[in-house]
Amino acid sequence: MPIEYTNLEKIRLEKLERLRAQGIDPYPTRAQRTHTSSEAAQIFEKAESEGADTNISVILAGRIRSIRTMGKITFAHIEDGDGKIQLFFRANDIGEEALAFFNKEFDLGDFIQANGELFRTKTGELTLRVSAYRLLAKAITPLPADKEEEVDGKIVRHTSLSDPEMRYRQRYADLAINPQVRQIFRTRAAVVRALREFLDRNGFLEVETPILQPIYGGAAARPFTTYHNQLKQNLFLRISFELYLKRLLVGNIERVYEIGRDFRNEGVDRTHNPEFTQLEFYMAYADYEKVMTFTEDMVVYTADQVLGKRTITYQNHELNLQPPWRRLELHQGILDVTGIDINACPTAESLAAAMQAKGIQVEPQATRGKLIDGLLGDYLCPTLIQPTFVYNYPRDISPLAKSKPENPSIVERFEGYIAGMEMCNAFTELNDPQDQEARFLEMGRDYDADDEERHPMDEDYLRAMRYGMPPNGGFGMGIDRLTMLFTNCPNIREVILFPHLREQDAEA
RNA sequence: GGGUGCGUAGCUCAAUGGUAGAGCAGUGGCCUUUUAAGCCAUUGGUUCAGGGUUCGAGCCCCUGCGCACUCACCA
Repeated sequence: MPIEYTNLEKIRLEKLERLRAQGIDPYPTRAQRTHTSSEAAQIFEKAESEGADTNISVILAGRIRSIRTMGKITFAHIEDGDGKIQLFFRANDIGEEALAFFNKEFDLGDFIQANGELFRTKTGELTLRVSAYRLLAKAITPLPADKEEEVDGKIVRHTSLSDPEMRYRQRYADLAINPQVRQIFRTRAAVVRALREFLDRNGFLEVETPILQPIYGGAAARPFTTYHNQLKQNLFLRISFELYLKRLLVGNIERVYEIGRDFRNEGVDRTHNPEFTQLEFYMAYADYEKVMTFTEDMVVYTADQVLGKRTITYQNHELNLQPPWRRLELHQGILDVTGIDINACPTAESLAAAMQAKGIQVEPQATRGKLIDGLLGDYLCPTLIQPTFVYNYPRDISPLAKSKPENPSIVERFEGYIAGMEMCNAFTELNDPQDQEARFLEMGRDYDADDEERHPMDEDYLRAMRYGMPPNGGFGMGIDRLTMLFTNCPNIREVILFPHLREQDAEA
């Protein structure tokens, strides 16, 4: 199908053709730049403060973001990776012809290279007095009109690209005109860098494990399925890294982590994207108590590195990450918010009855664990604004976690909540192969043979465990959600460059 | 999957069932240190798609598509 150009694009295509007719390549192969905008500002201000010669020649390059023509002079702002800087074109400097050429053929969005000397205008703005310029890349499609002014030091946006659908579908345009969006992804990168640093310094080995897996596991989620043609093999996109990383503990790698993508074939909402970035680590000889304090240290380290402080403003909340975080036993937390004592309800039937007595709707065939999980999600979660570890979970919703020695129906598991969001999930890992096999079998009984959530038995994982797995603590955390906290974003899509969107109907 | 809302110019948005408009961007003109530069003139529309009601639909009805919020689902 041929491209249908808008009127605005057709005008720019005409400019492009005129350039070519004059022998000017609108997309030259080489570019030159001596300074970025902020580097230029630095050397100029340094010269100013030292009383040195400020007639500094530089070559700048960037995208044209504004043009103001005033007869025989023209002002423009270009934006590069560091920021914006003003260009000043004057007929006296470059000749009337070169000025007219710029005014006629250059548009907002074009990339330009400009030589000249730095100076300050009457209003004090650092500016490049252009002596020569060159087109680096012509923009055919206009970026959304976008103007801003400074009022009392605050940037006021007048119009901008704000439709979320277009922002996500055309993230390049969003990034090009919304600097605060670029900042989100710098922060995201800084978060990942800090986590890596922290784990590396603590003796962890970073690894990569299969994304395409013949058997999926390690979490309760529906997988995406795919197929290898030559091997004639069904494969799943991983839903967690857990079972592979723990095999590495069997292989005498005592501290191991992976940062990567998980895929879950489930609902999409403000805290769920079908593919998301997960950090998992496993630490030999640690239990969940130790993992809790380690988690606090890791998150605080990240906050120190990325934000330089340990308090976060998130939506309407002031969050304090300073350890120790609140520790709340799941049983106590549910009792506090619902008045239901889950310990007094040892069966699904008795718990369902207690819930119904409180006017809580109960899904008919839910297991006791699922009922408890429901109470946690619906009633306890929303109250957990400041960082809180909820600990000690029912065994039947935690098949990979180790039971408490004194109470086999409870496992040593915790989840970390901040701002009502589940941030992480961790436990003292089960390392008894016979218990693990029993758990897999137990879990299998809760599902019909064709239930999509039914998990296949991972025999190889059991075999690995039979070779001996050191006692260890394991941990998983959603990097996207952590980034939401650090960037004050209410929606996971804001922190994912290309979030999943429904396919637009391609020629129905 | 359910509910609610939204979809109009390149962007942001208006428009009692009665001639589809504004700001920015664009185009032409004036203007040699501007700051959302200003002034004058001007171009630009399959009103998401398809059906229906009506003398007449951007607006009312139906279907579909997409997005947002929300509920459900999500060890």
